[in-house]
Amino acid sequence: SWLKISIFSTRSPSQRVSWCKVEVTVESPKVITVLVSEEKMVHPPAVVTAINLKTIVNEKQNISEIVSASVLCFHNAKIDVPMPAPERKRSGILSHFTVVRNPGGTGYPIGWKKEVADRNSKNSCSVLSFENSERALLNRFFLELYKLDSDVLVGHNISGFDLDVLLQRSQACKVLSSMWSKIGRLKRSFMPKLKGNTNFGFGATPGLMSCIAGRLLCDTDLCSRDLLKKVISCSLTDLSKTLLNRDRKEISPNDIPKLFQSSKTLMELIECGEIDAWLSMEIMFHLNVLPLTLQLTNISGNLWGKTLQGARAQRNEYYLLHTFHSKKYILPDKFSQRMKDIKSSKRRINHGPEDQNVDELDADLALENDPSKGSKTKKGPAYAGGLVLEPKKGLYDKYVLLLDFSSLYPSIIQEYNICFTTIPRSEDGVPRLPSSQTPGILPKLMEHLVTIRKSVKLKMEKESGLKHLELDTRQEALKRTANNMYGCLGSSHSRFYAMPLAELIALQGREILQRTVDLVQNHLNLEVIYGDTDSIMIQSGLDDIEEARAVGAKVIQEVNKKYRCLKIECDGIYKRMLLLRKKKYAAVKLEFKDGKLCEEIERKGVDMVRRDWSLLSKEIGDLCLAKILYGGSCEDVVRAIHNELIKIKEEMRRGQVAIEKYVITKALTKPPEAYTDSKSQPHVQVALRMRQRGYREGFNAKNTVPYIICYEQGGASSGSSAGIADRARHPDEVKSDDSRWLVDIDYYLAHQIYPVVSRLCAEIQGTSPESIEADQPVILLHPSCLLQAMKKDTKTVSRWH
DNA sequence: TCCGGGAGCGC
DNA sequence: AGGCGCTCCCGGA
Repeated sequence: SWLKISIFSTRSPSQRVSWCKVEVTVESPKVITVLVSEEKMVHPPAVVTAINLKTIVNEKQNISEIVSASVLCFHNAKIDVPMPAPERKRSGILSHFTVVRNPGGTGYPIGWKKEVADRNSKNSCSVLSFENSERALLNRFFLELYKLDSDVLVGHNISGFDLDVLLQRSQACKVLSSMWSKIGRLKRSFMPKLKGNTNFGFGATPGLMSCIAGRLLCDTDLCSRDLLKKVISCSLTDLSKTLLNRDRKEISPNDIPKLFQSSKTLMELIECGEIDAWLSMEIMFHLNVLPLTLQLTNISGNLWGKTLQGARAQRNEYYLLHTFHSKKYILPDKFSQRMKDIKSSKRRINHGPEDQNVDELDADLALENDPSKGSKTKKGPAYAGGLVLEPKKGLYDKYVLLLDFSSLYPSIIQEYNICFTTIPRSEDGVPRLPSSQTPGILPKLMEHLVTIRKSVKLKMEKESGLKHLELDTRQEALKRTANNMYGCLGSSHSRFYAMPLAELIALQGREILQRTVDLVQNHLNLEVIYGDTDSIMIQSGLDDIEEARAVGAKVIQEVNKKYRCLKIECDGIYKRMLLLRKKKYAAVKLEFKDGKLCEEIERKGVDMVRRDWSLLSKEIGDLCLAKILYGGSCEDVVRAIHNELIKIKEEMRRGQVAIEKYVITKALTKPPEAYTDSKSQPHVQVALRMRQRGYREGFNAKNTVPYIICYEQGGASSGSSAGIADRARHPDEVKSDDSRWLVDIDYYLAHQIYPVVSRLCAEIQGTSPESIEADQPVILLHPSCLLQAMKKDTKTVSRWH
């Protein structure tokens, strides 16, 4: 939004505290008003700059030193609407710059000076420069950054790496504060504490964030992890491939010194930095990060910069603060856990334990510190959550109806008027539902969100192009805000922590689901085969889709007439469905899109959707699934699967399977050194070894680590005598030394393929009793037989190229 | 064999 | 610094 500042005084250049072009002083915040957005008012274009550093590792001190720094600047980005690639190309103004220095200090390759001069003259401005020290590089870099005056800094893992390195090196190289503080908009004299323990060893510390005051930070690594939950790896290389379909060249820090030997290779290094900056910016635009976070921020009234860093809980907090404040409520102060401890002990000393207030406070504290309640330690759940029905496992080949309550928890808050203002604080147990009919703040706020979202969606349908995209972003943000509320009520760190409310909401959810099941089974005489939290699946027993839809419509009608706000809907119809376990199923789903019936395979929870299985097992799993879901008779399916297994086994033995397919991926939840049981975790072992070899990027907390289970040729620890973790190798290790490390095919057969296939097939035989008579196929898929097919084989060993 | 700790899902 | 429910795998008692 635009701000209107009515009374202000300007400052002389010498008095300025910032690097901004204009600086004014106001007497009171009251002279600043937010202008109500009007249709014609356009948002100012933003200057977005992507940053990428290339670094080498100083082994002695175990730190990263900068050899090259690239910036790529997009001068007129729109912040309110998505900018698809064609739009960016049409209206974009791009500029780029790289500064480089030779880490060996041995000068530059022959012809380099001319090469640089040619480049600069060709672009008719300075796009490339070289310096003789890291300090000079940093000075030049900050100067270029200052000239751009960016609103947004973008980078892949910029908050965890580039920003930290820039400031650490500035400190180490004694770069003047008048230079390094140009990375932000505020003039600084002293470097803040860069290291802090408030960020869990991850992301930018408060000190770092204070350095870029006045600019927004968009870390595409963090953003993509937040927005793309299902993506296997959020490394720049993998995202470039999945999102942009571009191959990225990776350069290991160890190889960088070599690249300074010729002009050609040095230019490649520089281009790599510029391309990385570009990729990061492309990912930002692709994910629509700026418009989405802007919308979320406009709804909640928190800081945009915080939204960019995730901060879901804070968004919720600010939204509630604004709402309660506007209704003239006074809210309690927020205390950190530490503050609570201090206050509590002080009061105890001052007033003695008999003080009633203290008892209350202590009770709160005791509740939070009690591990059995799980509020503080992440041990166990603090209260009961959603209801999951026991699945009636099997393969269903008649239409199955999938019904679910839309936005169950937000609707429950409205339906039962659940709020801080309607439910009295009670000592223990789940509180009772309020009898009051006067809507509380929370229900009203939910209704408000629903109403706005409806109107936005309505408006959206009438618009097209960019306006349509903007409104779509907004309605998505409104939904997220509503769904966020329940989770934050149950979070002990939240300012509005209210476990009794969260507990009550969840309890209502369980009862609603159970009531729905009872209604469907007992009164409508239909069979519910599964359900989870807010959904039920009904076996229609029908072959005709129109009849099935009619049954669905009837159920929806019967359920919905029992509620005021709650609404059950048909989310789809399954033509064929394999129900394996709780939270694990797959189906051929039918959906109506633009009036046309679409068919697609939906997979939930099965091994193939998990990142901790190799591509090999996932592909075989999908193959089997397709046979099961599209296949004909039971014996045909079983035989087809069996043949596939034999085929793939032969291909593996012959070395015809690409090595990439053996890669297993696991995420580090903490820095690799922090694991106490590292010796039993393959990915941790791999990360530790790679870090020791100088690879820093990609082996930190929250990174995903790829590995292959191998055995060492001629090694003493043959086969399974060594632990799995010891035999895990990074794909690069296997590729670079393929005579030493061989893929352990037996491991993959027994531990990657067999379990996946056998789980998928477990229900096949039981489902169609009539086909059991043809006992041959059943034998083929019997576990012992599968194992036979997978495991026992001639002990041939193949090499991988 | 049983039991727990982590991953990583579903909702 | 959102919640709980539910497989799975693995290692150790």
